[in-house]
Amino acid sequence: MNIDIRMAHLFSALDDDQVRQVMESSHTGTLKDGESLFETGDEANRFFLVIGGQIKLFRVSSNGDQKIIDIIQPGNTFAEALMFMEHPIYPVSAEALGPAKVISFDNRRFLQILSGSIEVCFRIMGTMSQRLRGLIKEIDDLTLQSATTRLCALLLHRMEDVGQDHFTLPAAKGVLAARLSMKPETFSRILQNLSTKNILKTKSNEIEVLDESLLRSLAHLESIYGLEPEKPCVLKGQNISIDLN
Amino acid sequence: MNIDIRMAHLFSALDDDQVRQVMESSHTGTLKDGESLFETGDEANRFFLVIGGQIKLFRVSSNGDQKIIDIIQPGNTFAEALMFMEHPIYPVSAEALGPAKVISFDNRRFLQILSGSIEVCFRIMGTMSQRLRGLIKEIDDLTLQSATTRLCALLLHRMEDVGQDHFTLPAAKGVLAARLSMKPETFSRILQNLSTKNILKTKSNEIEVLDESLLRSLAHLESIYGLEPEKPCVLKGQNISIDLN
DNA sequence: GGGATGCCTTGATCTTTGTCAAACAGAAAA
DNA sequence: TTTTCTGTTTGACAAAGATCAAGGCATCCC
Repeated sequence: MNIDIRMAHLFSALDDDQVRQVMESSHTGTLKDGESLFETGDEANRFFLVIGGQIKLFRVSSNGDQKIIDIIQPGNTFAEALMFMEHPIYPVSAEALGPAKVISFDNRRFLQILSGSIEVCFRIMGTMSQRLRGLIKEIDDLTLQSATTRLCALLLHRMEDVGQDHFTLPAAKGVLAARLSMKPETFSRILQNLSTKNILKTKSNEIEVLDESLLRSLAHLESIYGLEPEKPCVLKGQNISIDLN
Repeated sequence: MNIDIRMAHLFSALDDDQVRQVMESSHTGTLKDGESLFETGDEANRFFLVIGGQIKLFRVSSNGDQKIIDIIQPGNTFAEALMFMEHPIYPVSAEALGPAKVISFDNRRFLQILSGSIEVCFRIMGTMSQRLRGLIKEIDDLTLQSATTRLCALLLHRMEDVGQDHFTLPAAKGVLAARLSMKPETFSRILQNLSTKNILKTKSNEIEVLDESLLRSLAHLESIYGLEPEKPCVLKGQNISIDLN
């Protein structure tokens, strides 16, 4: 297997020699569906690059609920930010969502390389900066937006990624529900509700968006990014009463 | 006014000459209560160090609610992570909570210094890493914990900071409520509830904790950090039924 | 002192989401 | 084909918080 880790943003500034050094400390692993990579509270001496499948990062509450913090896609690294802490401890658990393949790297080794390359440092800082922004957005969603809003926003993003109004959900419904911090039942009901309102059609994991602009207004994406003047939102929650006049 | 910015973790690795350079691009400002520093969506060319008072970072939802993301205390920097983005835009709004004093710094100038000092880079990465961890913890709290749990956790932290079971709330109740993502009414009711249960006494903004261990179990701090085996939590929500046998 | 003003509290009620339990569907195994 | 399994849907219900409206209690200012 010959993978160029420079496909990952984090490593993209490394020269051949540095790549060799990093790879020396690396370890490639294959994970079965549901197999655990590490758990919340484990000592964090390594960070990871996903090269196949998906890895889910999550936390578990005292009553057993799990909240998915992120789903890492191939080509992306995770847990690299911990490298800079004195006593690095994973703040989340990680396990494979379906079969997956990851490479892990030794923190100490990578720090050595880092200390020799400002460019790589900047690269990392950029990555971390983006992650920070993403988390703030997430907090925003969780506190300021309703379940319906969050689901609509996810559908719109998916739609834009695919570039079509007809697409497949990027994961099982239950998984998406956990990602959006809601119960599968709620997820299901919202979809059904949107269906009833003729905003979309659903057939198992296939979604067809019928009314994009309505969907968009339910997701009020404008205000999330603060690009539009805040406007009072008439449509709210699940009890959408839409007037098509 | 002669402030050594090295009190801030971010700057602590700078030598005299670097401090001088940074200060050249700096600008000190005084803010009145409620005065705005920047708003969500503004172009982010500068970052800040609080040297007096408090700065609140928040986002506003489409229906006017505001969620406080963080309250920055003197000696701390904020918005420095944006420096590494191509098109830096503040993801939150910032305004003074009471009269406050801040120093702002030019991103570009600081990046220049950064590019000459690996040590400062590492310092920044450490700061960002901690912030990431804090945000993950926050998401955890918001999705996996109840309002009561969050409030109890805040009280305990405050108590540990002060080192006494008798202390003053670190801000107005309404502000704390927004910080914890709940309505002032809910905040009030929870406090009253804890009072009724003889867990604490409250007199305006003074809190006296009567039963720390009970408070701690309501906050279930153990499970948040994953240090303890997960145990089913019997006490939940606001309707606390405690058996003192 | 006496308003006014700005929090904070309290009560009644409503909404959103979660819970529990059962039915259902589709895919894989037998 | 039937069985089994897992994930999804549906319905009735409960609970945590939000909302609305009113009252209380400070402080500031004239």
